[in-house]
Amino acid sequence: MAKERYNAPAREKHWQAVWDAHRGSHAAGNDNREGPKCYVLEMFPYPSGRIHMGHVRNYTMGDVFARYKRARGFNVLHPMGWDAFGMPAENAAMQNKTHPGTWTYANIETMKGQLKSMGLALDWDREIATCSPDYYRHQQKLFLDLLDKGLAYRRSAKVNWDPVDMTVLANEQVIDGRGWRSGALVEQRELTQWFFKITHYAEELLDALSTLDKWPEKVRLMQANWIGRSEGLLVRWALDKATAPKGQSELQVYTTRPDTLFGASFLAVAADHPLAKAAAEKNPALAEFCEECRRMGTSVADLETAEKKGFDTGIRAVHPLDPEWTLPVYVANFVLMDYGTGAIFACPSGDQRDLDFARKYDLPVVPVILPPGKDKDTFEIGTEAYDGDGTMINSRFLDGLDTKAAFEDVASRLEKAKLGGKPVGERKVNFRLRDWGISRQRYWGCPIPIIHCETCGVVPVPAKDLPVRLPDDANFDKPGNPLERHPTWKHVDCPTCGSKARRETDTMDTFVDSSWYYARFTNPHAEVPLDKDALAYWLPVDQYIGGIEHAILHLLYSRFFFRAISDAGHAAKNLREPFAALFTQGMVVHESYCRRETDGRPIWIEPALVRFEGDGASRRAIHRDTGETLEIGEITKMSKSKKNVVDPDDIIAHYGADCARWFMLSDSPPERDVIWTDEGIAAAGRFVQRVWRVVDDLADRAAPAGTPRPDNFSPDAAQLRKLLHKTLDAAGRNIEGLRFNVAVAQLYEVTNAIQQASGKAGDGLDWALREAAEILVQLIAPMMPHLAEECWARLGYNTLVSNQPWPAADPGLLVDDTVTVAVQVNGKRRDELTIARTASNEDVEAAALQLESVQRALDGRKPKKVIVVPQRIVNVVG
RNA sequence: GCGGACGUGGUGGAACCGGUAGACACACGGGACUUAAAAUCCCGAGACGGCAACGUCGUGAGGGUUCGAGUCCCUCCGUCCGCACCA
Repeated sequence: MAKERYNAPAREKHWQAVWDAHRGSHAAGNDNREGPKCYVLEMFPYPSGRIHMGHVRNYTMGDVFARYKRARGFNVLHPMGWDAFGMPAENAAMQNKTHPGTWTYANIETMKGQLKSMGLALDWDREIATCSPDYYRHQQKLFLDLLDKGLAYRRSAKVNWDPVDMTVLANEQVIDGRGWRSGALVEQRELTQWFFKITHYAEELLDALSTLDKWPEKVRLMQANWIGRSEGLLVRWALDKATAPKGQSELQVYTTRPDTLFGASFLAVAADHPLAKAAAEKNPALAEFCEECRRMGTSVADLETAEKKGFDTGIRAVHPLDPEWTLPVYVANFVLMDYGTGAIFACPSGDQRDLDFARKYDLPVVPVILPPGKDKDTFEIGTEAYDGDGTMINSRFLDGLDTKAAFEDVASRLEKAKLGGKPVGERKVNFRLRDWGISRQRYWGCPIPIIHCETCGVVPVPAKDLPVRLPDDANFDKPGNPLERHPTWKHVDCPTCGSKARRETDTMDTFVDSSWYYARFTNPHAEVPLDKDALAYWLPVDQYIGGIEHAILHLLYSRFFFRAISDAGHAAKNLREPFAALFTQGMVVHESYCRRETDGRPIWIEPALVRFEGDGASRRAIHRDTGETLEIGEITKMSKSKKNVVDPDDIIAHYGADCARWFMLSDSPPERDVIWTDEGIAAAGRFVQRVWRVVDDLADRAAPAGTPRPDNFSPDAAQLRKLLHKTLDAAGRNIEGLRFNVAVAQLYEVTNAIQQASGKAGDGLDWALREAAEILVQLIAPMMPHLAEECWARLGYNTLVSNQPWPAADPGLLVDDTVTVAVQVNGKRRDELTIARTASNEDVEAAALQLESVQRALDGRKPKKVIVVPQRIVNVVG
């Protein structure tokens, strides 16, 4: 029987058309908000041009989960859209003389086609492109409402400025102090920028992390570190009048270790601190030093290796616990202006930086904390500071207290002490988190809806005038902001007084776009930014899936932004966390191949041009055309630069989407990287054919659909039924828990079993085989939906398997009458024992002791003790 | 430097709450079918010893807890990731 092979690419197109016609894979419309819901979302892509294997993996996982939940009776929302604003479109515009919008929408068309070819059950009626005025007009409204609430504001801030591209760069775009594109030395510039007040929510964002029990611990930890809460004390130090610059009488520092105050040996301020500036006015050498510190600020590499440097201002400060004691005030390059107060007191024995500094400038080092187990008389600080807890020494009235008690003692004393009528000390919780600067001097982003008027100042664009649209006729010939140099766009009349004014030409950081798209998806056609009823039903996202690279920025911004817009009245205030469960999937990696230039530089060769000889240690890569032996490089993330990419289109055209999906789910746990191999995809392809063969074969051989269940099953048939029902139960739980690789292994197992059984005969076997085939098809349906439809039809149904409810496992088949338990002697496995599941411990013990292998292992000794763990193990101790 | 994760056959990995380590897949070896190949099907396989039954060893290394440890605890080694002058 020369059966035809399953022609995946052709049949997949067929079933996609059928689904489109039935709208079978659809979330319910906006009106249907009945029953339990499940909102499944994968991080939407940037429309860079084509999808890559990373997308295939990400969207397959979400699709399997969404299809499974739908079969389980949930009302599923599974939308898709485009993170469509951003720099690449503008760069492309410069290079190809095409408008960023043209480029972006062309990419969206291509990628949408690719996603459709994957057979994803997405609700395309909800498609969002963030670059569309239909989307960004609502974002502008949200901005205005945040402004109204005081959650958006403008201030002057330092930015990384690329003088060639004439744009602000994000920190990660500055490499070794140079712009990543232009290679120009990046300058620190003071610019007036728009900010979102994320720090207002610092405490809440940190505290609420503990409620996100379906997020990876790793991500929660990263966010907690990023927010960086610390408890400390603000301490005001009086400046010695004789040495202080005019108008300066005190210096406020922030410390988390007031207990070490008696170990203080100097104070230090940042180069931009007002006191440094005041002191520099009359001290050119100091002014020069401050200038040097500022220049150094840009380069990350410099920062890491920079030596601690300082400059004595000549100012002296009075110790808050001893009016007789004055300390020098330095300007130091390692003190940050934007953390705490930009000024510190230094305790060299307790802080490595302070110690390095003290050693360099020969300042006193007094140990004040005695580590546990050390001797007070011999303890010394050498080249390493001790920043742990211990017992206070050399600290007058604090001596003998532990670190915590000393902290409390000093804090309460300083709270009571007064300087110029105000308390010297004030307890203060500090955060590392800074406000979110959202201004970008670029064209392809959401315009900030603000008008600057000479008389009225900063004027919000009235809501009726939204959206503020990007002009279509911008010019991309030169670097810099096309909005700024557009001849007419920025010139408008002030909405308040009517006089000549100009538009804000900055656009928003694209992270703003992605901070609320998941909420907009719940009703993307609403006339207001967010439809509260839709939000109340659909949010939070029940399963969010994306890359770990967004662990902090996107996910923290979204958590903030959703709270902010809720507080501005756009969502119910009890809804705080947008993503109930988060899953971070691993990358798709691939071997890389190269030959070397004479100078050792690698020339990367694409996998399609490589063939292999030998295996194991003698495996060699050979260039198909030239025959030369190539170097086998690292297994790394697929990237254009290493040419180790495999195009999903090629795979889908050759093997079909189901095969690609199956491979992406196989083998590797989803949170880990998966290695793309030709053997792996070929194995998946073989399985696709095998499933088709098995089902095709059984469709003729097994009992017809709807045959009543027979009363008797042969042992083979009974065994097959047990395995299938157990797998049905287990695989369902594994899909639920996103352990796709385990579910895949179980499906291989049942397929093997069905194949074995189909060669046999016996009572009820034909019926059991049909049941097995149907369960198999339903189990693979979320993963390989096209193949499943094909098989379902072959089994005689004219319904869609994607519309079938998840089959129910027969509870009676999930437990066995007999169990096999391992028998150990002194912890070593010696035998196994098959016995009735309900056998008493005594019976099990007796049966175990009678085993010949046990007797032999005991070697005549009497068993001292027998441990029986029901249905698992017997351990004879002798 | 700080924080975190991980380490299991030739390879990717499985192993629920501490209870038969190596499921499933890849690669490999043998066989069937074939003029031949592909495809497919069957068998083998952690290492060492043995014809075999079986025995010994075995989850990065060393120690500990336990009747029993891949799993828990301590020390060390290695790999990867995040943060990095945050006072």
